[in-house]
Amino acid sequence: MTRVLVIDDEAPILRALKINLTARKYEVCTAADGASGLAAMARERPDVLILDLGLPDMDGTEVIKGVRGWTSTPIIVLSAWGQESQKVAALDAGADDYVTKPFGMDELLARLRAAVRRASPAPDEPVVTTAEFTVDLARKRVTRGTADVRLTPTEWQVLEVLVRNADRLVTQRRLLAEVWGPGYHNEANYLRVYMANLRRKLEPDPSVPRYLLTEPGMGYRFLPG
Amino acid sequence: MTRVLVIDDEAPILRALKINLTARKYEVCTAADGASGLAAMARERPDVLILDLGLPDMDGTEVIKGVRGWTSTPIIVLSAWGQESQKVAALDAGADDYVTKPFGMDELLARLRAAVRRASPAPDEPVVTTAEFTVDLARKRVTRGTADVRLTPTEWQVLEVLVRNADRLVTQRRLLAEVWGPGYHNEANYLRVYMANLRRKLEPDPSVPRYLLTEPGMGYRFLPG
DNA sequence: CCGCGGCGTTAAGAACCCGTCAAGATCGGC
DNA sequence: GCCGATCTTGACGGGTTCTTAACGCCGCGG
Repeated sequence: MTRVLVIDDEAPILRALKINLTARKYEVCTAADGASGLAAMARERPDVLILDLGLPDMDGTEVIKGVRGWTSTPIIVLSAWGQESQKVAALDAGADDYVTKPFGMDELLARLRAAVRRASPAPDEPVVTTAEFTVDLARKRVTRGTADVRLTPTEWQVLEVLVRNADRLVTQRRLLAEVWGPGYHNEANYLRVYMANLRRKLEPDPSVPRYLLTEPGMGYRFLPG
Repeated sequence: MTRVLVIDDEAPILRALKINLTARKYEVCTAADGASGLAAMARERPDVLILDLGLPDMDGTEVIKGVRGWTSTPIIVLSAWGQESQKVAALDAGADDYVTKPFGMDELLARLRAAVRRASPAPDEPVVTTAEFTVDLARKRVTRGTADVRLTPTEWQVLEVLVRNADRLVTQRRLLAEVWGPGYHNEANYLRVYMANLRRKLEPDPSVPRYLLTEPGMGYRFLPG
């Protein structure tokens, strides 16, 4: 089920969106200003963000930049009929689409579908194999030899980020942001624990990692083959 | 350079777009109807498609479906003020964005940038090679001959600044500011230590630098090739 | 000939990072 | 409401990295 976060300070619009989206089988959560919106973004991890630019506490482009600082989740901007320059600024700040009020609900839903469609499908190579184990991104399964390996949700998230960036170095900052959310930049502790768990479950010799490497001071790297 | 294909049957709009896009350093090609548009799409392989729905020979959604059959190139649809249902149909057929005429050129350009940005999530970072070693900025990796070279975080940061400014002189002031932060302008000591480390790890003869050169009194310079 | 400033080299202690373990705290299913 | 699984948090030892200072070399100008 697709999860949508709506940030808007006008109660009627908020309510209308919530009703319509829920009826269309979206999971909706809401926030009424920029600050709590950014917090909700980190907490809820929606698949799409619908953002009204006319917020009481922050400039809309600031919210966009705040979100774009750590995730590429699609952003659809709503705004009152108005300045062309605002559109340009929002889009260049990293928004994906821009809808002018008043808007038709059908149009918004169509743009929402388009945004989700663009964001989700990356069925390039859902299966990554090493000599020791196999990771199936689509099925969220890890196989080692003949048997399945049981991973906890957090273990899986960490592994997924590393595998999707195979061969590249992933900084601790980025790992923490993608798995736990921004604001956990200092909890490098978590990474040590979960890397240890993953190595125990996946490495032939956990004390001498061959696939899940540490780059001291920088981050971690998954090495296939 | 980004390549754009515009499919539109109204000569004035076609001309206006061509002039504006060319001025913005896009490479533009055009087609005046659906059939030749699809042909141009296959022949020219543009990075973005701008498609007017009011074509004489085909329904717009048919063109979209024709394109979507074999490529996920971003599609921005133009259309006369009109039916909401047309928007929905176009977006659901696979269009990425929808702009209603009359539109502001600035807005269209911003939406164009947004579409291109989304489509190319891999801003390829260069790989710099010398006869002795290879620096891969994206993977944060240095290879010498067949083996990887292990760099500490600070060593990597210094090398990265130099490589990103290959062939150019980088002042000590700037190196210190970018790696250690401003306020370290006087700690030229650090540079000597880390340049020595890098040379020991990368140069064939560390005492006679060939790639990491000192410009006495000024700074350092990385010389590829 | 000598002093001086910039540079390269080296070494040692301090600071930091990582892997490991284990004890709460929390969550979710029954 | 109970119980197991999972997540958070703190502490420790061993290793690495950073910082800092001292020393020697070289070219230059006095």
